[in-house]
Amino acid sequence: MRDMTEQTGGWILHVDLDQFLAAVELRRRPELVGQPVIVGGSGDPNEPRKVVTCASYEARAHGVRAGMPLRAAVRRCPEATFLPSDSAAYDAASEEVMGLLRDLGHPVEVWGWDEAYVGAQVPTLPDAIALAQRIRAVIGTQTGLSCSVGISDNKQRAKVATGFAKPAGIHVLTEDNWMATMGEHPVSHLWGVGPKTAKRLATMGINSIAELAATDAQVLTEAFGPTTGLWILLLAKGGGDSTVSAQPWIPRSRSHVVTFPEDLTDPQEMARAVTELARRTLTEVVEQQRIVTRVAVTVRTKTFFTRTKIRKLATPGTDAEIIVTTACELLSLFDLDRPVRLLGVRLELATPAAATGTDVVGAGR
DNA sequence: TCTGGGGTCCTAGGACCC
DNA sequence: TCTGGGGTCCTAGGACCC
Repeated sequence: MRDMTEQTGGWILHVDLDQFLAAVELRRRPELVGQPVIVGGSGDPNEPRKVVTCASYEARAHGVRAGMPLRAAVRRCPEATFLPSDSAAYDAASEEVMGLLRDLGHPVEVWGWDEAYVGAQVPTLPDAIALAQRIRAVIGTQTGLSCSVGISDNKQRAKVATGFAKPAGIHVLTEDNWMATMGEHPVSHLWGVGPKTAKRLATMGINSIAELAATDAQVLTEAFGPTTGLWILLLAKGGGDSTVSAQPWIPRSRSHVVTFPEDLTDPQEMARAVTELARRTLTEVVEQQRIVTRVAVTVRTKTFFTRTKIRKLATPGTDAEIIVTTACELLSLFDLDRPVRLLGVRLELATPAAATGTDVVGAGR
């Protein structure tokens, strides 16, 4: 009998919901379909220090992107409808979709609100494509949401394939067409190679994925360390992690940050903010029946200079007094004579006692 | 138009012990 | 007293992703 919770090898489908947050909003506001919609902040485009969380395709056509300040978005697209972010609605819609995916009987590894990997337990590529078509049809008819599906034999390549599938399509990337498709693309198009790594590679004369794939392993391990060096080489060759696990994800940490509408200058106000963040975060940790091992405090000043201090608790626990005091002590280790725009508290969590049964095996990173 | 919020993982280097 | 090296724990910082 096949194990429906886990898979190594076979076809992997990467399912990615199209313009997810905007799509959830459009579903309950059908009169806005076809118009630019921008989700973020409280829905007021003039709110300072708030950014776009998701822009509909019509808004993207005006150059609006996730992460862009709302005030910039309204300049680019003044006719857009601005909507507040409604995380409860997105949680519910995401659960709907993930539930439908699980009902198909293959292992589903959820990656955030709007993405999942499905370990397609089917023998041939045409079967995998048929499954992708079925997924698109089921999600579309049952939820009214559109998704795109990338197909490959590992997660990273399937994820890249989805980029070609979007919007509302299916795309297959395999060993056979990987280098022909991606060889001339910049290394930054690999999932896991960001701007910094791309820049360092450029100084080494490596710009394209084909060039990275042809680089000597030792050159990369000397520059990036043994793990990262070999990993980006594998990615360039089209390789990746081929494990799909349906085991629920166990978070390693829980955090909250606040960016203040106006910079804080009073250390007592900062301490009050850190106290509130610590209490709120701890409440959630306790709800999840987890134990705190380390407390971290982040400070970002007016100039965007950002630093974190972290301390291990003498004994892991959930005592509010200890955790708040630790957070405030960490805060006091910073020079607080510069205006502060952001404060954050992160609680790192103990690994729960190992559950019975098998754990993830396979070619994970 | 100054730059959100929530995460994960890797590496480097100091301290300390044997 | 000097020297070498290995191993572990801890914090800081960087990088990346959605």
